[in-house]
Amino acid sequence: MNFAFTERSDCESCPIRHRAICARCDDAELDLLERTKSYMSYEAGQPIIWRGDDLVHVSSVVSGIASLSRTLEDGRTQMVGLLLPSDFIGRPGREAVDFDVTAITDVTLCRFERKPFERLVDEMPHISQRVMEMALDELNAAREWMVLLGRKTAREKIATFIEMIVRRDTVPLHADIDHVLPLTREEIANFLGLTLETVSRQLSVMRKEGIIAFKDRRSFKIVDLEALHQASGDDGDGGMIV
Amino acid sequence: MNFAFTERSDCESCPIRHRAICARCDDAELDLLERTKSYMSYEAGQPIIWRGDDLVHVSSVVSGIASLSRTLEDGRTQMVGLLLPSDFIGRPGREAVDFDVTAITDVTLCRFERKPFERLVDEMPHISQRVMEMALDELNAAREWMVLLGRKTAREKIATFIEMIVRRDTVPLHADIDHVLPLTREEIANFLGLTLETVSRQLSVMRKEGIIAFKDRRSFKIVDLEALHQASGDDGDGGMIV
DNA sequence: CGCCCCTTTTGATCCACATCAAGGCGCGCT
DNA sequence: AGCGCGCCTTGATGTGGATCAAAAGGGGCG
Repeated sequence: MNFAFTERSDCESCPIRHRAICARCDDAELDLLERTKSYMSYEAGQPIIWRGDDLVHVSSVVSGIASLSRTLEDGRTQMVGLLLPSDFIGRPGREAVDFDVTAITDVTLCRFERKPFERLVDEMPHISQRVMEMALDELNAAREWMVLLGRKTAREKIATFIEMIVRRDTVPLHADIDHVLPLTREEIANFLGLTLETVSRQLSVMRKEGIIAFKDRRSFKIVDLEALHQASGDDGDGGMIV
Repeated sequence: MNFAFTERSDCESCPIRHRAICARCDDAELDLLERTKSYMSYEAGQPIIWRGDDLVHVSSVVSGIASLSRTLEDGRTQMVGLLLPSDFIGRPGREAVDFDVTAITDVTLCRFERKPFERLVDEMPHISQRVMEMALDELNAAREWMVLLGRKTAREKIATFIEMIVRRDTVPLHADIDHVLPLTREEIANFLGLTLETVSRQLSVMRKEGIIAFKDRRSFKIVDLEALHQASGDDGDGGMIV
């Protein structure tokens, strides 16, 4: 947000320079990308691409948050991913998008036309390596989320979600920071496979139990990190039951 | 299955030659792979790798079916993927596995030691291209499954699952073929985020409704393909509501 | 053939979460 | 200040699927 998006912004000073698909690129490669990129912004709530749309551009999220979701005929919606700065939208070698992409906050994308981009990818292993790495990470995250959707209780889902948020913006390890829910209750519900009422109720329960404390509807602190983790159902990592 | 797994089987005659990670390799590249590969077999029910295990080998499923799953401390299990012939196990650039891999039927793998394999991948774009493509396909499938787990009813889940099975072994378009459920009721339940009782009940319902007909517990025919698709909840593809 | 074991079906009951419904709070706009 | 509108909370009720329980196929094996 505190990054000036002039049409010809320098990749060097880009906030996602070291995490996005260009992370491994050297200066020469960056030049090539810089020549074909363009920025595009969307206001909160705006659709970015609809399922089935022609995939004219592929892009990286530079700032803001977008969602990847699917809506069934009768309106039931499931979010299948959150797109944060450095995340990639679109896939090389595919003509259309399979999910809806929507701006949740104001969003700025760094875009490339797909066709020329595909050629670049073929020529620049530094990009394809990074795209593959990111795809594999996403795949892992998606599978982790499948466990949540298929087997966790409402309470566990909420706890896991909050832990995710907290882990995201915890740079200095578990300091007593204020965190912000980037989503409305309804969006959280669509992310967790719940209703907004259940989300609200479970948040209230955890507040009353003294696990979290809200400053307002969106921002909160962790009061009892241990209890939060306990509630998430994630443990038994390595098993260690002998 | 009708493929002789001598230690030095010829890649040329391999049943997954044109779909696995080696799909795009030329003869020279195939030679290189052939030199380092080895076969490994597992009996139905045997674990192949446990979550957290050192990822010594990466492999492709040559024959049989394996599952990728996660079990929570209290025993709740969610399958996050089915591994069919040509599917890949393990990921380059990661030390450990994040899910349990289990042989569902007898399984034969074509294995490579991870370290040397990673070097190969770096040198052979034909492999990394294919690995990326397969990872992106998996990612799409995983997200599709997230919609099922998060938002579909038991009936829709079952219908979607059966459609998947049918689509798998339908080469001649919707002929009146016998299909086989490759999983027990419990495994289906773990795949769909249900209990085995619910799976059994929903299958009974669809049988009574004349949508499917069972020859025995595992093999069945589709009686009413249209109704099956109707029940899956998958539609509104392009939307077209104007 | 008969027994045991495992998978599956079916029935009865329960409960977590959905659904339906009614306010409450904060914010922008006039 | 007062109003309207989104978002959120909380309460009352309903229900789909889980859980508990029992019995019905098979299939392998002595």
